[in-house]
Amino acid sequence: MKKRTIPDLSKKLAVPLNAIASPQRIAILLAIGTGEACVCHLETALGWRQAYISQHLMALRKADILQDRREGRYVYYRLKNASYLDLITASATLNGLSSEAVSAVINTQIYPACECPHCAPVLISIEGLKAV
Amino acid sequence: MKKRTIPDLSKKLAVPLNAIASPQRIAILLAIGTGEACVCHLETALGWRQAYISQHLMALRKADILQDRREGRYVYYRLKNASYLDLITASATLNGLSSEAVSAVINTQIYPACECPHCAPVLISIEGLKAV
DNA sequence: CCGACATATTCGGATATTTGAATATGATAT
DNA sequence: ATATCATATTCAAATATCCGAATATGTCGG
Repeated sequence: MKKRTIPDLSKKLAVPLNAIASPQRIAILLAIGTGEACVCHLETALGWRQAYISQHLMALRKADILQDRREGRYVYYRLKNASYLDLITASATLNGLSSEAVSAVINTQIYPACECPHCAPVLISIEGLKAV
Repeated sequence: MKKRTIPDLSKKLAVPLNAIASPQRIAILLAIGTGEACVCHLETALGWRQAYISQHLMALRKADILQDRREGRYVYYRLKNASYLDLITASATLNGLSSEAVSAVINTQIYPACECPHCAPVLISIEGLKAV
């Protein structure tokens, strides 16, 4: 095994932690959860401006935490490794919060106000039925 | 259970992560490990100036991650919760490093060059024997 | 090609963090 | 009381991060 000094190793270890350790980026990771989310879904879920969200998504992409997949006009984001959510849950526990408090928000939810392809398909098919 | 928005919860979750997410503070936590370390030990272990280490120790104390215990002239630091090390190990795994790479440095070691009460007592007793 | 929509990027000022230098505090021995 | 050693704190300059505004890119329908 390669010999490493503590400061040397720590520099590497800090990279993913640093990318995650911001309220905004944790919020994004939770909103994506174990599923997938497009930017417009995150806009609804978090209530932030699009450009602002994109900036943080860019940071998470650069840190190799998120992967993106384009589908038509939409870009869907997904965690490269679901264990990032465990890291966040562990942080919750260390903060005196229950892991349930995290899992309660962790999954991608459907927002009535959101018209993204994940939230809105039901409404669209009702429109389709009316047309028949 | 209290209802929480994701941004709201995330703000809390970021606090401990933020306190840890720096190469210097990770290094300190690893050097302390599951045991105890005085500042002079950390000076040897990490090769940094005393005042610099103290500054980071102060940050970790304020974040409620470390506790200190004075014994004469020495102040010994200890993790309030060993799970912080698990968090660091988890980050290593997510970074493609083996958890062994972390555990290899995680325990408080004895440094021949260190004269702190934890590293030097053996040398002192040899000196004592010579005197007899 | 054009317009509309989803998303990305760039830029810059405000704000926060980092880190070296100087200095302060607290404990022990003489 | 003073010197010395271990540690803590303060300050300020350099540097990095945050975040709003403006703008660019990429995709689709017409």
